[in-house]
Amino acid sequence: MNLKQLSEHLNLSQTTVSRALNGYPEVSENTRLRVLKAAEDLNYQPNLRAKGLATGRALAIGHVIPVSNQHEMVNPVFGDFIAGAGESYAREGFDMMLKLVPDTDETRTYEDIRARGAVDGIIVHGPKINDERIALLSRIGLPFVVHGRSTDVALPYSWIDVNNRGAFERGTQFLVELGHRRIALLNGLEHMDFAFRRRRGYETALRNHGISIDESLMRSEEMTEIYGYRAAKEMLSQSTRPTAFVCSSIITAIGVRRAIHEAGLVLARDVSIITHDDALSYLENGGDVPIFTALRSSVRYAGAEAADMLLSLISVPKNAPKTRLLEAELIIGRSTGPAAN
Amino acid sequence: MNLKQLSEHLNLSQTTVSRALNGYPEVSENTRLRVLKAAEDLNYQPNLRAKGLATGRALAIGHVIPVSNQHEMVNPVFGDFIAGAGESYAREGFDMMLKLVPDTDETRTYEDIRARGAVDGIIVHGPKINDERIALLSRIGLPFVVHGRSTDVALPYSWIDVNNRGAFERGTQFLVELGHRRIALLNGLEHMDFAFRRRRGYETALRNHGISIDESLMRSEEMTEIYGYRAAKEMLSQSTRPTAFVCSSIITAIGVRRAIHEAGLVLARDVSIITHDDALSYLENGGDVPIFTALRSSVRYAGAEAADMLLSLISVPKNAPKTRLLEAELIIGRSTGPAAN
DNA sequence: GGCGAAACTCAAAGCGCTTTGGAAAATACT
DNA sequence: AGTATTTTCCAAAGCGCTTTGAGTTTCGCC
Repeated sequence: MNLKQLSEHLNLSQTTVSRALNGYPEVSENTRLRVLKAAEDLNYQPNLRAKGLATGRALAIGHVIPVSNQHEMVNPVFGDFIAGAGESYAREGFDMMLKLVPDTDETRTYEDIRARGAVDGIIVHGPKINDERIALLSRIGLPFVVHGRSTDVALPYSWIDVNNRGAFERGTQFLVELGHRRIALLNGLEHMDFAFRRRRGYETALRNHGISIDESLMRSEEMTEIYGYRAAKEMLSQSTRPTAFVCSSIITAIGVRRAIHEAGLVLARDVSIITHDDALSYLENGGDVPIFTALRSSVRYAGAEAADMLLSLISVPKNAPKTRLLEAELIIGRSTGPAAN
Repeated sequence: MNLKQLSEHLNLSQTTVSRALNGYPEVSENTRLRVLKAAEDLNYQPNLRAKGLATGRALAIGHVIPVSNQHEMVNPVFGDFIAGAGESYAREGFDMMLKLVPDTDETRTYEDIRARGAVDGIIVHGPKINDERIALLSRIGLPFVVHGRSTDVALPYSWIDVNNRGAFERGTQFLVELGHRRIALLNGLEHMDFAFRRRRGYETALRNHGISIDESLMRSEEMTEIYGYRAAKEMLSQSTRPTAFVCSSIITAIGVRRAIHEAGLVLARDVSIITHDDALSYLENGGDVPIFTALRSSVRYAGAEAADMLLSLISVPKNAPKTRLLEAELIIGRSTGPAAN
């Protein structure tokens, strides 16, 4: 069933039917109703490709996920982010396009996306420090919103981010106030902007309290469970072991907890953990009292906000870039306690 | 830069340029090279919508994720599945389209997808027992591959699945052979086909060894960490507590481990865990000796295979449905030991 | 040199939609 | 009634590509 058939069926021109369907005022209410009813009955759906070709819009949003060649993995927060964004897209009739690109030929990819015209805008995931994609996208004029920010990028651009620096400063300070002095940082990959900021927050808090920064207590890796486990295991076996860990992901925190148990230590009593918590749906840090003391910020919410931001950017292209800084909530759970000694 | 401009630039007709670009034989090698070079230099990319309209193909695959209204969550295996599939798509020049649909109006959604013509085929995620989507998709003639199977569906259809029943039978038997008699099952939602099969496998193993099936040792829920924790906590507090747990997800298993610890028990010595392991990249069940004894099957591999299957189905439409049953590997980790008493 | 076949190239139609520029019909105004 | 407006509808062009059907060159061969 296409427009032509539908219009023949109704004894109307394609023009009129199209207008009736798309809510243009040049058609009487009677005919509009008649058309709508027929479309419903005959289960007519406009062909998206044809519509896109005619209007120059794709009615689709692209999500470009950088896949690091070394550790071929998709960030686990992605599912929740998408779930948030998906609702907004569905509401506005947009489709969601996914593109996993090896972080080697990113530049090329974005140009291709633009040229092929398959999307009206994109969400940029996993921004690095001084991420060149931002300048590229601005140049080629494809609307975009960054999930995160990019330190050292001077151009204005749209983003939504958590206050990573502030959160980690606050979390670290919380530990310091509990008496901890040897505080380890298990960060994500520090060429990623979020991890870089978190480190700065951590260092700031230490400095503010006159605690010297000890490189041997800092790690930066892909945030897996096993990373948390191995790093913690190693650190805990040192003569002067840390009394607390700051983790960049609840998954890493779980690994740390495993190492603590294995070392015969007790969480919160002997060793404390504070972690960033993206509020992932299947790793709810909940119950009456949260498992982990955490800096919580819903990535799902961020997804929804990013989507809305991008859609509004697309509908009014000349709008100035929008930005949105979310604050992480410090929630006290059962993984922290006063420093042991 | 579009075809017209490119052809004018080359002093050739659009026909010739198009043929040169798409590898048709009617164009001399010289002109083809000339065209290819120019396209490269001018960074020409054909407009996907126009191409799709002309060819009737969308060059895109849809992934339809059912989002249960109750627990608005995206299955965590999804990221890894996508990562596997994405590579195949990229290789063949296909895009990946994501659609999250509330499991209420699924039928409608698939018809719309078909009518709008935005994809050439779809991957069906999360099949339920007797899933009506399969009949629907067969009827409307949209190529599809199911990730999983659907018990009670009589029609032939293409799928790729793990031998869930066999895996859980084997895993449960493994525990029985270690002397366990009170074995709990923390399953996924049992209207989902995979969970239903796992339960059958579990029950078969018990029956084979003359162990009666105890409903109070069985749970069926969304596979979160907190579910594992709560269920295990409750069961472990019973007078005759289980000595082993069979889990449907490594995330749930982590919750069970937490409950075991909290109860002052020791994993493997007092209580054993065996779990299904999708080999999620950020929850690697690895190290020299795996943490959990597990039934492992890479969901990433399944994604890649599903994608290849679907692409071949699309390229040769009259092909009979393909099916592929993957066997899960039983890997022995540090979460199982002989029954305590 | 002339002929048929092979190699190469092109103009134009068509994919299904939107939208421009009018025309026809209905209504309002003098 | 006659004109000016408004309302309602339509034919046709155009979005950027593929593909049909046909035309023009070139080549091989007697």
